[in-house]
Amino acid sequence: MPKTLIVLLGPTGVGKTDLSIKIAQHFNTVISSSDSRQVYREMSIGTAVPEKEQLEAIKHHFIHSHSIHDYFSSWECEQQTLELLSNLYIEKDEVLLVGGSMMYIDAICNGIDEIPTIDPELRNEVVERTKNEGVESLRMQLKQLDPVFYNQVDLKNTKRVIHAVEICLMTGKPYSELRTNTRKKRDFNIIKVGLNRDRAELYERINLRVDLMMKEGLLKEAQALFEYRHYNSLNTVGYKELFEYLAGNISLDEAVELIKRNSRRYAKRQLSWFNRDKEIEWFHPNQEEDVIRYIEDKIKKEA
RNA sequence: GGUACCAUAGCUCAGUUGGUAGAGCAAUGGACUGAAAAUCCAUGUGUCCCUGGUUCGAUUCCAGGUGGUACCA
Repeated sequence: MPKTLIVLLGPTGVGKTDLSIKIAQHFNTVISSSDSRQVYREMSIGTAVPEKEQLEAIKHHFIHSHSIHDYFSSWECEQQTLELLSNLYIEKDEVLLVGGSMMYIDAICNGIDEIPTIDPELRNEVVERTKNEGVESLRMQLKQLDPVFYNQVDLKNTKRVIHAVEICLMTGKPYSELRTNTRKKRDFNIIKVGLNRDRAELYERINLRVDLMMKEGLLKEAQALFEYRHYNSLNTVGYKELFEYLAGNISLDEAVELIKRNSRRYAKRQLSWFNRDKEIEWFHPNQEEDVIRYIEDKIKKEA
């Protein structure tokens, strides 16, 4: 029996969680999350983790499974999810992947190249040097270390330039040599279901959800994490804006408005990424039966 | 009811000594291979409230209307 990974994706706030429970129940299976922030157990309200009842109804993996103090990235996500899947497929024919983190989904479905994890000290050094000597100096270094990638990279995107330099220094090889851009073949079938709704409606939902998060105590949650605000995992919509408020830089009202705006922009970026993927079949979140029928047909065809 | 002021982008407003307009915010499109809820790039949005008048030409000046705000009754 061929194994199937059902991927349920879509922009933040579209309604993935509610539908995912129904799909998981229908296929009598479990959920593996591909959400880069819900993995952290220190964050709940601001990342819109599934409700307690939902977590009890269906077994979820990669929700609150890691700490903000751990290192977690697309690579870990790929490795750990694949390992989990190989275990789950002993018993199950279908597993449901749910989340909106574009690169995590991509890593699980297509894989990413093997590149060593950057030593934190090296990263710190490169970041500091960029601050002191300027981005141009870093660009020149990249040109020298890896002229091929220098010509490909968006030179204005400092983060990418830094990363490329780090990898060159770390491996002693040009970054471009490690970038094979090949799609890894998976031993399971993948069915991608995208959820979307009218833009105005999506934004309205996002705005309302932020107000709800504030009522549920997001500020308190952010307060507790304030001392770790420099962590990458806390460079997160819903938290970074409240850190600005807590630091006294903006008012609470401004922070809430910014959370709404940044969530909207995030949703837009997600759609921009997903729209490129022609394998995705799109549905409105209330088309529960259509989604299930589509998945079942697809499973039959590929069997 | 009277008087004054205002009416320009989704919002807040600027501006045109008369030649059909621009800022901020919001928004829109895109890129993306171990920091990705990150990071980066690009782009404007218009019956200038309506109807007349003056004028070669009115969003701009004039009159009337409509709506809003303030004050007086």
